[in-house]
Amino acid sequence: MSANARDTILAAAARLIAREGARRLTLDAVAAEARLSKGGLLYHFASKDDLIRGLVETLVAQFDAEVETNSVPGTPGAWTRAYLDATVKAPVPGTDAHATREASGHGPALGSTGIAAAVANNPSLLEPVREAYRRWQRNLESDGIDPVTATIVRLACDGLWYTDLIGLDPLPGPLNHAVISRLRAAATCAHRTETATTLPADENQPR
Amino acid sequence: MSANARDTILAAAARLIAREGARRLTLDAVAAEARLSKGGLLYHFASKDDLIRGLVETLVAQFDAEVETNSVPGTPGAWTRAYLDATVKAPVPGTDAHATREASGHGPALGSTGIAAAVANNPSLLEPVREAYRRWQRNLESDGIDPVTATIVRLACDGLWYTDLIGLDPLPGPLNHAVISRLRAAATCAHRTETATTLPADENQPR
DNA sequence: GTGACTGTACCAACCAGACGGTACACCACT
DNA sequence: AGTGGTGTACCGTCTGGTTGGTACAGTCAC
Repeated sequence: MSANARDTILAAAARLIAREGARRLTLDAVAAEARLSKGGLLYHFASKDDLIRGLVETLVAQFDAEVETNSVPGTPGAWTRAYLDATVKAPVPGTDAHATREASGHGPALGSTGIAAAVANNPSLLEPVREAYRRWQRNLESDGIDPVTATIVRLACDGLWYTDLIGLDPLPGPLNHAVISRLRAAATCAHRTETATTLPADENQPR
Repeated sequence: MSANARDTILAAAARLIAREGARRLTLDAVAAEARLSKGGLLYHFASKDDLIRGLVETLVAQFDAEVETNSVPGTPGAWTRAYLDATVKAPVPGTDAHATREASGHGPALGSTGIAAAVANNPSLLEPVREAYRRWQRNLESDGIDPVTATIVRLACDGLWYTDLIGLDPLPGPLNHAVISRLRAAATCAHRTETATTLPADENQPR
């Protein structure tokens, strides 16, 4: 068992949701997946809602931390680009990024699972997400670049999350790469002083 | 009771999900909302999955119809712009567009409710959505404009759906309008012949 | 036209299983 | 002996789905 039983349980819950859907997130199933009895599980999370709250809050906290890590303040659009990078790097269960995080001891890799669980069980548990988005939107709009461009980058990132959440086919690799490059370029050059800005595309710009 | 009992039931289910969340989508609750007994409900939809399948398929069909209506083929990017318009016009339960559709006899207004129900209950019911997205992505990539731009428009649209699905604050009206105008402009001017395209912004372009 | 029969629409009552949650015993370690 | 952590057993409720009907409109042979 890992140093932190809570993380073990959250990771088990995330795996379960990723594999079998939010419907199958039952206390019994989570306990089994985490190799724990239901009693043991309920010692760490007082209720099912509490467990989902843990998933959601961990997700938000991890995303915030990722943005923080990627952000190099100073240049306009830095926060927006960090937001983009954090989205792209988000560890979707079943991918390399997932396994990497899982193995590196930086907490469980959750992907969209917490969102799915909250939507399925109790939408009011999404309140931390709503609150985080208010904060993120504020940061995007005051990032030194055109707020419309920053918001489009955000929406496109949300689109990537949406794709993960409902299990759509991921974009083909080259297209995905080109899209990210384009968004990144847009968040670099969209000066807020202009009313009408252009979003230059530079598909092969290295990171 | 409306001419079509199935539509009545689907609308009731959508209202229920919008009001109380996908968790509350029980056969008893849907029956009560539709003023019907559970037996009567199960006469029209053989199972709960069948009901959710109805929600999902109706959603996809309505969206397709909306795109079809908005699309004026001929100019490059026409399909992409129609996709954008269909997203923006999608009747979210509880809004004007919702009530309008509901009253106009064009079938129930579903918003994201079918997606939420499928995510919550049985992700495999999302297969029609996945299939639709494959089709939509093909259309976007062969719309006579730069595929990267078209895909970004799609992702931003998905972001708007995501916002609806998890109940985030909608964008402030002016920003929302500016974002849509910008996306629309991008889907108008991004010629596919160029490797690197620009996305001119024209925030006050009338529709 | 009338009685036998059929198909559609709906309903009330019930059931078996799943699920969240509780109670409490147990055990290792300090 | 006490505390953190875990396991077992159980309970009440919820819920999807089944069963066995009712009501009634249509239709078709006679």
